[in-house]
Amino acid sequence: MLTIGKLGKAAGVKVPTIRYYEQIGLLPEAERSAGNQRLYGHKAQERLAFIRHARDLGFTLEAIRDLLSLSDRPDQSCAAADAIAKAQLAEVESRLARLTALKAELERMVVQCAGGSIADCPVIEVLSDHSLCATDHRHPESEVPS
Amino acid sequence: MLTIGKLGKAAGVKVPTIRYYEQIGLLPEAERSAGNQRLYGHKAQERLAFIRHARDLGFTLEAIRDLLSLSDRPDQSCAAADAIAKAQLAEVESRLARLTALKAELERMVVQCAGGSIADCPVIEVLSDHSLCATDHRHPESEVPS
DNA sequence: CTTGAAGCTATAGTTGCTAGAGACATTAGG
DNA sequence: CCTAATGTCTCTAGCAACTATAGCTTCAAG
Ligand SMILES: [Zn+2]
Ligand SMILES: [Zn+2]
Ligand SMILES: [Zn+2]
Ligand SMILES: [Zn+2]
Repeated sequence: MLTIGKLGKAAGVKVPTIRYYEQIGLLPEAERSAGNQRLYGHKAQERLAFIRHARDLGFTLEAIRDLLSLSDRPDQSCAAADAIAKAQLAEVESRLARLTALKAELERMVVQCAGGSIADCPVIEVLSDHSLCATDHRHPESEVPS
Repeated sequence: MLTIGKLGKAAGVKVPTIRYYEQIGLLPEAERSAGNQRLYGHKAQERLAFIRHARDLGFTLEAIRDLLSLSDRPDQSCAAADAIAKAQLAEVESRLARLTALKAELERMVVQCAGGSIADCPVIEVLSDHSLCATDHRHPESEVPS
């Protein structure tokens, strides 16, 4: 049995984050020692590692909640899990597209600046006027159907 | 003089957002009509367009605050503004790198799944065990959706 | 036995908005 | 001119996903 600190170190998750996950029901309530401290076994360790890895891959806590409850029913079809992963891939691809456009505009800005005064700085100029941009980088309203 | 609604439409910013910007001091307190409604002139319109564009390029409100106060002193050197833009470019590049790795892992996951049961699903398997990943996509920093 | 690290609960703060309630102002139609 | 429909006002609370603080208690090492 691990204390919360050891568990956190083992999984690469900060202690308050573990307590937060318990609070929102992503982790079950931990067993307690005689002195009321949380104790974790192997199962909790695996569950936390799963959460951590999914967070690292950009899944939201809501998606992780669904993935966890799916993984608790191993004999069912994995279609729902795959759909969540595909939605996450689509989300990542759309962010990637947007960031690529942003990078291009920011590069244009900083390259054009010759280091003069603010009045002539292309950085300030471009920020004041989107029509000076080469691409349409504006924030799209993203929606994810369920 | 524009009312807050017209200004919002003109700049592509929602009304509560404009009030929020005023509240945090990013926009100056607006003039008021006889009936206590906010009224905006050309200068406010430009300032809001600047903010909107910088937000679209991913700058934080803190960075925008600095950029705005720099642009109010046109005869000074633009070095500070350029530094902010360069930092933003670096931030975007680092997010881009991370998202590229994420995309690769997510693609591997969804491609490998043949559509069986959860017990054999590569999606769940990979999420349970980072050593099945091809890249080291982990990064304790900066998972901020833009 | 004492000290310092680690744990506990509870609350509030972060970023950049967005949503609601309930009241007042303005505008268009009849 | 009256009314109904918007628009605007202030204020408060909520969203994700934590992080930080305060003021305790418990545990492990020396
Ligand atoms: Zn410059
Ligand atoms: Zn632009
Ligand atoms: Zn599958
Ligand atoms: Zn991995």
